[in-house]
Amino acid sequence: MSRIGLDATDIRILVAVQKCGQLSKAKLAEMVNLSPTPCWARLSRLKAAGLIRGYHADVALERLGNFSQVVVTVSLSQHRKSDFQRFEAYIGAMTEVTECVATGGGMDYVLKVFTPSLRTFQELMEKMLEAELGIQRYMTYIVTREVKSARPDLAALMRREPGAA
Amino acid sequence: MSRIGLDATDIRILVAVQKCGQLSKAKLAEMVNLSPTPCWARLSRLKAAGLIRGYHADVALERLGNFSQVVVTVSLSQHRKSDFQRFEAYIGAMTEVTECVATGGGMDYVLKVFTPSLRTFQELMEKMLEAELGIQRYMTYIVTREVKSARPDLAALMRREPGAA
DNA sequence: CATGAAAGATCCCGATG
DNA sequence: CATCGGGATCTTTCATG
Repeated sequence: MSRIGLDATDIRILVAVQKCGQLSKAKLAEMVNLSPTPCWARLSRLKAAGLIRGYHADVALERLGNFSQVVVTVSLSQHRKSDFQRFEAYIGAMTEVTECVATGGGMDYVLKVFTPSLRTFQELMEKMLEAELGIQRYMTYIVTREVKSARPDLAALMRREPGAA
Repeated sequence: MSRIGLDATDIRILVAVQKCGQLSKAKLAEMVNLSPTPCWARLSRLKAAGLIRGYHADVALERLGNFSQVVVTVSLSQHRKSDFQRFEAYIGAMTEVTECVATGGGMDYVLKVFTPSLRTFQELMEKMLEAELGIQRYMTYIVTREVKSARPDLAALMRREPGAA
């Protein structure tokens, strides 16, 4: 949690583990041009600082079945704090919603829903509407193809962001 | 690439590594109620079958700086195969675009863009329009808050998907 | 699939220059 | 920060039941 200044080496470490989460500490050190010991110390600091939330395998879902993805935009009819909280609590509990962002001051939401089938998706939306979440309007965009899925380019982002936390 | 039948144990392994990518093989075996040896063999099969694309650290970007996320929807003015290909090639080369899906038969795209600032985002969009990609219309949704970010619930998805690949 | 075992690599953490 | 250890742990691959 402590505020620490990140130098170029720290960034390189983050880039490396983001790309290859199972690298051995020795190879990671080699990759960032550092000897193992200080590299390990830095990695520990980064983890302790909460900059590394965890490690996850990237599972090829498309090989597990023909699942349905839908992008849904939602606007609420009222914009009291309690309206947002109620909606977000509901969304937070839906395991099928994998992403949700608030846009334009919280007036609208964009979410991505992952279900076994479109039928399941429809049932989910019906339940959602019955839950009286104050949804004014929603639009669904059925995903027909995944064109791209990548991680943010950390190195590029930091290149023009000198005042890091 | 080979087609293999996945049983409940395989799914448990995938769920486990998806959640904890750095688990030691011993602890993974314990977690899925298997002894280390067959667990290791299964994991190898899953990897060889292309079901595990890789492992990645989840870096807390919001602690690295105040970056800007924007959701962009795009529709193309024409729908020839070459139009899609040109657009997708351009998107594929943009490191700032972290996600892109085609919706409704490829007529529209929804993408997520990650930039150091909104100014950078605007410059990016200008360049994109100058590139003559046949964009008819686009809408931007500036992300003001990340409400949720989760991985698909593999176990739930497979529960009602008996005919797996 | 469980167990046991063994060579090799890795991890974590010291101490030193 | 680099290097050198060293004991504990983990990995990977053998057997065998």
